Amino acid sequence: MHPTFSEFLTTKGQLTQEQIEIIRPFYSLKSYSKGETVMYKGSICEHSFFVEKGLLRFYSIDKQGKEHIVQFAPEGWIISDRSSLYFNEASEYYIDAIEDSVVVKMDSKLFSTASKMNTAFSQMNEHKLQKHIRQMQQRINMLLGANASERYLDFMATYPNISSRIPQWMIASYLGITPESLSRVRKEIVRQ
Amino acid sequence: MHPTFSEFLTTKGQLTQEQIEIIRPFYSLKSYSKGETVMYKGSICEHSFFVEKGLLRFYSIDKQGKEHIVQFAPEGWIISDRSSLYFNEASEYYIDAIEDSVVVKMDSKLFSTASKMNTAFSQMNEHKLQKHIRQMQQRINMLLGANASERYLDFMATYPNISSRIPQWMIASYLGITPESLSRVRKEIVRQ
DNA sequence: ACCACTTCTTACCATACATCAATGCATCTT
DNA sequence: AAGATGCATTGATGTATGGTAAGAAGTGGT
Repeated sequence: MHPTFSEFLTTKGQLTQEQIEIIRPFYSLKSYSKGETVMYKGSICEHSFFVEKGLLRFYSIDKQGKEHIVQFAPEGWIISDRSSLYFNEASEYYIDAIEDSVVVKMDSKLFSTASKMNTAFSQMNEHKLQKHIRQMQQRINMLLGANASERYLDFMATYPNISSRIPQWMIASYLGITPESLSRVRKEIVRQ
Repeated sequence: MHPTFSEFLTTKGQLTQEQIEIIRPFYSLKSYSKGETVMYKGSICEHSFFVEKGLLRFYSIDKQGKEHIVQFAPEGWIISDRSSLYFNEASEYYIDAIEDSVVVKMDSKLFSTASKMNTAFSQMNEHKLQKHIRQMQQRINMLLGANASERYLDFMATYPNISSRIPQWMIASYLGITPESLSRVRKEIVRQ
């Protein structure tokens, strides 16, 4: 199901062994324990993180100190602050580990180098980018149009495999509601 | 301030006259009158639209028939459904003209051809894409964290030049609140 | 100039969700 | 085993925003 990093390079990116050798200096394996922060607000994001094992979250904290989860990243996903990475700006977001996780920390040179060498890799990248855009657009649309219960059902449909690994208060944060409201919504859904 | 389409090609995209000749078959000028629909839900988006004059909006309609405006596009902006364009899927969105508008209807071949010929054009494109992503991420963050009044003030700060050209019920739709609520919010802000 | 239509505002009430506080229930710590 | 900690649930109450309806003000068509 989830590609490993090696499969990501060879199968999805179609890199040859020689090409992989070339980009070898641009990535390294890292472990994070549950709750540990991978990237801090205020820092400039210089890496993308491929999740080999575990689960990360990407979130902001508003002036009232409330967390808002923008995205989850389970095995096989890549997470980063694209804006901070591209524009060299301080990030507004945090990334941390929901579970003990193993990630591949990739320098942006990995992408530029591999994309130059290999068209398939470049196309895969474009594909991922477009999927990201589509997902964000759907998210905006849902936040504009759906109520708490609709959002929850949509979330469960979209992430059936990982929802059980995420504490409910984080799901609530992703949906833009309080944990209490989520609890009531769940209760109401079960009742039917 | 706003680049014309010609400036977009020559100044921002740095295309030569010869290169512009080559992509000439891939665009055409179109006029739309106020209220006219440029792209329908259910159609596959095959074009991007550069706004030469006027103002467009990009929106969805939910099951209850309510409109949700995802994006505005005044002069100098490009609007399209990137997902539908890239994945060749039926679009979930509509585009229509808020004012009488003149737009350049661009075939996707314009971008692929120009990007191949000219690195600067390709980079400008990438830059636009990244800005789009950043804006969507901020939007998600705001919908998760800010109340009606904060959203309105943010909108006014972000689009000071065009806000007077947009009916308030559309601004409300963009903010994810009702026109009545927006009216109350405005009243409250003035009172202070 | 008139009428129809849309937009904006205001008032009143309804409702969804938030907040606060108490309790239950695991899991972890020692 | 006992206490501490973190998370989920529940009830009581508060608040922001929605819904409905009416009127005012502006806009457009003929």
